[in-house]
Amino acid sequence: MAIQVPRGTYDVLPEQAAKWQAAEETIRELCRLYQYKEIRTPVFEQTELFQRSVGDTTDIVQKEMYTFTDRGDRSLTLRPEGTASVVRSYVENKLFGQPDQPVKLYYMGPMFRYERPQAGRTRQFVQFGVEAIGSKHPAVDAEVIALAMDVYTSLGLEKLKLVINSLGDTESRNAHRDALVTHFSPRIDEFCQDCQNRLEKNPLRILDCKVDRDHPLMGTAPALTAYLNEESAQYFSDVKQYLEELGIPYTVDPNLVRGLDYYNHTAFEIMSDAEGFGAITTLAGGGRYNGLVEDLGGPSSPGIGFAMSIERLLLALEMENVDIETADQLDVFVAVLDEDSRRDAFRLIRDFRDSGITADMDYAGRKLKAQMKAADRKGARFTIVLGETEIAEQRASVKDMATGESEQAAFSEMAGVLLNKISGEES
RNA sequence: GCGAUCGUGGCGAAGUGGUUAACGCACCGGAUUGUGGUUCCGGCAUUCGUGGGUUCGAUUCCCAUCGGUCGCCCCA
Repeated sequence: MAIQVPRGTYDVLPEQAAKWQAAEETIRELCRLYQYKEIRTPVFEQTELFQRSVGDTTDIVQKEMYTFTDRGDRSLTLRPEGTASVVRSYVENKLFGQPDQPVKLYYMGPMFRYERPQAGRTRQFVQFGVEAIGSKHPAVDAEVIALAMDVYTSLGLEKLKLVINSLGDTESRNAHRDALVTHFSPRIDEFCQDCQNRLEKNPLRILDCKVDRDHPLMGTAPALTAYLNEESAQYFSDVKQYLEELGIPYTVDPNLVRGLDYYNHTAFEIMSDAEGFGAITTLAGGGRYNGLVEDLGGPSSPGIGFAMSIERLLLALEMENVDIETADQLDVFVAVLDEDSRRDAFRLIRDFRDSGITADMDYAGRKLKAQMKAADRKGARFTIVLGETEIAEQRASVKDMATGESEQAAFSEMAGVLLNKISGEES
């Protein structure tokens, strides 16, 4: 049995890779416009980094990490997300000392989570993410959200839903949490097993339960918004105003909770509304993490960011039937009749390539007819056939595959002739 | 971690407890000694994910295992 890719991983084959490149280009260009600079951090980190930032009680840390011990007995983990690494680097490299704050960073690369693969979820996946660290201005929250939305809209997606919420500061958050526990505790045994676990881990999640949706305690549960202190409420309302300033439509979902411990204040998710999407519709998620930099040994620097999955982005494009530009046209194919002409052909295609013309030839030793077929299949605009006559005269005819017409040209002028034809076509 | 479902050539897809495993697409060759997309002809799975069991005999029945797909949990 041949060796296969590890479970939950996959190969991106050329046809698909072209789409990845197109998406990546759009993303990098938007980051340039927004002035976010790329940062590249290692794919694995000390396990402790994630335990301390993402949180010991989260699903990610409890059951999804690819953790291993290296030969020096160090516990390392393939990164399950990007924020922890970026913040670690911000602290380690003392980026907080840079004159320009907030420091605006973006990253794009593979992340790893040990989970059962399904539609839109794999064990290795690629995330593009952004972090703005060093400012607690609500406009930064809005900018980060705007950038995420821009990625989708500029690639042509329309069926999007932006959901936001405020988790409040630590004080508000804890007050609400306590209120929830007191509310549900007395009758928690009437709830599903998941909710019983949630009471300890993340009581807010109970509100989001589908099983116990109709339980009487649900309707009377304390709302997070009621527990936001004045400062937190003001901050949330400012963020919303900035979003409105940009004309970005959003829905407030008081039950939106993010799965990582470091979030506070603004939390948001962007989901796809496209039909036929699988059970997983979240394209991107993010939020503010004031306090994380401090937790990781830095000064008090507030931050906000998001992460989006490129896989899900591509999936959404597919669901909405959006074709992204992946043009890679073959300009000329050179067919050969014998081994002697192959030498001239070989030199000729080098000339072409030097002139910026995409060129290819037959390496399968096929008959002329089969080579013509191949040229057609590859979508070549022009085909040149080389045989005894052409070698002797050092000239050949250039056949236009669309019209079937051909025109003679000397080898030495061939590249120029082709360039003319190609630029003529494009105008 | 739990559940459902599937696994036949490069791809799609039929099939049956019993000597040659349909068909379509793709591919290769020929009809047409040097010019493509049509047509016709021919070629293309000692083999039905892997291992074991039942049986005189298994691709087809049973078990295990691996993998795909989808869902739950949770997320990107």
